[in-house]
Amino acid sequence: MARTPRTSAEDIRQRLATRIISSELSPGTPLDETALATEFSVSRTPVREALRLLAASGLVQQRPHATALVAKPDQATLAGMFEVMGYLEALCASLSAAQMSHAERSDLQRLHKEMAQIVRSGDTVVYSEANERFHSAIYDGAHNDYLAEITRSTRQRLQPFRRAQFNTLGRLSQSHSEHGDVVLAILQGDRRGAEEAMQRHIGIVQAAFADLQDENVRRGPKAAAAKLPAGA
Amino acid sequence: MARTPRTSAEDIRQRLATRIISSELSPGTPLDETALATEFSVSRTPVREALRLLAASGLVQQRPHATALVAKPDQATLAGMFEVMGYLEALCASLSAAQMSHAERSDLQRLHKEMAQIVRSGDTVVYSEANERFHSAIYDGAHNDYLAEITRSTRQRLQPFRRAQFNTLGRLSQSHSEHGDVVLAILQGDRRGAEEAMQRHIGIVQAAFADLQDENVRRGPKAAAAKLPAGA
DNA sequence: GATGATTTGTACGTATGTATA
DNA sequence: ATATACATACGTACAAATCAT
Repeated sequence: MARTPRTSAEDIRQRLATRIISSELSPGTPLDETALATEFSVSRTPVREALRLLAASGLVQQRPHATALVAKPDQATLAGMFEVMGYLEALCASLSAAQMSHAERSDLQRLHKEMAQIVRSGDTVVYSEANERFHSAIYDGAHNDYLAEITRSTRQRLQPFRRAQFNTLGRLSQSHSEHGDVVLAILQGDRRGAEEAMQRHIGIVQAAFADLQDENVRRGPKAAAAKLPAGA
Repeated sequence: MARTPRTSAEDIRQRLATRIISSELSPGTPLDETALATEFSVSRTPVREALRLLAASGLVQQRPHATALVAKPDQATLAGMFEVMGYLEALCASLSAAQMSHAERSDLQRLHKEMAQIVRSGDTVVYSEANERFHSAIYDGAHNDYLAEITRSTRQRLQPFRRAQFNTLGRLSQSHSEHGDVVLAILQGDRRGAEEAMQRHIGIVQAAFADLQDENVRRGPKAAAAKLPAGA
């Protein structure tokens, strides 16, 4: 499935990306080239190339002659990125409603039904994984590779800031219910409806995020990017 | 103004990007690391890093152990990118209508009036430059750095395929007239109006592009990405 | 503010893989 | 298909700049 990396630079890029996305490496963590090189048992050269790629995709921040850091966008930047993600996801949903093939529509419907089972089981980890596939199916359904690419990239960059996604059973079933609105509109070919349903679904994230910002203002900016709620 | 590059890798990246965007290097051109290194009087190392960055931003295509090429997206990919650019620009216009400051609105209005003069002069090069500033002002007016970044990036990647932008005086004054609709809506705070006016403006590009695709189907795919018309 | 220790930036050589005859 | 030529991937060494002290 996943194309095996043929260069160690690409291999390292993927491994570091995984660590950042999974928050094993938290925002602001310094990424020492020499240390990473010894850890991965390679020279600094492929590590440097991996860091360059990660910087280009926004997962790490780099300044000339300074140690690279895991990206730590400020609150305003994060808010803007969440807003854009809402628009992009809504656009994908709208285009999916118009352009999905029969097979894609039934696949989406089947996935949605499977997720109902998962909600009943209450397994948040499994739901999270299925949720990624659900959104990914809608990116692909828009039949526009570039749109899918930038939407995925945006989602990936925001991943470290959407950790405690489905911490409560209530949020789990609420998420599934919101998905239902999106699926229905897409199956009916209702572009506007799909767009609005997805925007509402993603909007939950933005709202939760906005709440947290207020909290931080009151409590001081210390625990800022620490444990963001959210849930798309 | 423009931050001076502090590393030769960054310097080379910018120089190569300029050449690609200006079509001095046409899509499909091989980028030999050794040749570039000798040309820029540096070792292959910074050249390699520059190429990696350009690959990440989509301006060049890279495969392991193979020579990098100036990016040459196929027709379907290009069509998708133009479509996304339309949505992004329209979104920027909509947000600008809602959020531009007084200063930004009057700056936009002033720029638009200056462009009327340029149209009368018929100088397509000067108009092209002003046009970039016009669109850039609307990206910034949305007050969302991430949105501005991905919109600019998309526009940049498409630049090599929008060469003969304002080749005719007619297109020049038509473009200015379309800008007028956008400006009016933004000044009035009419989000929907601004969005639609911008979508129409960008739509001209898509239409011209679609026409060319048909042409290529009839004439054979040879001269495909050769001399695209368009004009945003 | 100056200086030393540490880290990044660049050069160059070798190994490995690709592309063409 | 095999082999040869050639470009890229990686390792190592040194230069330059940053940051702590």
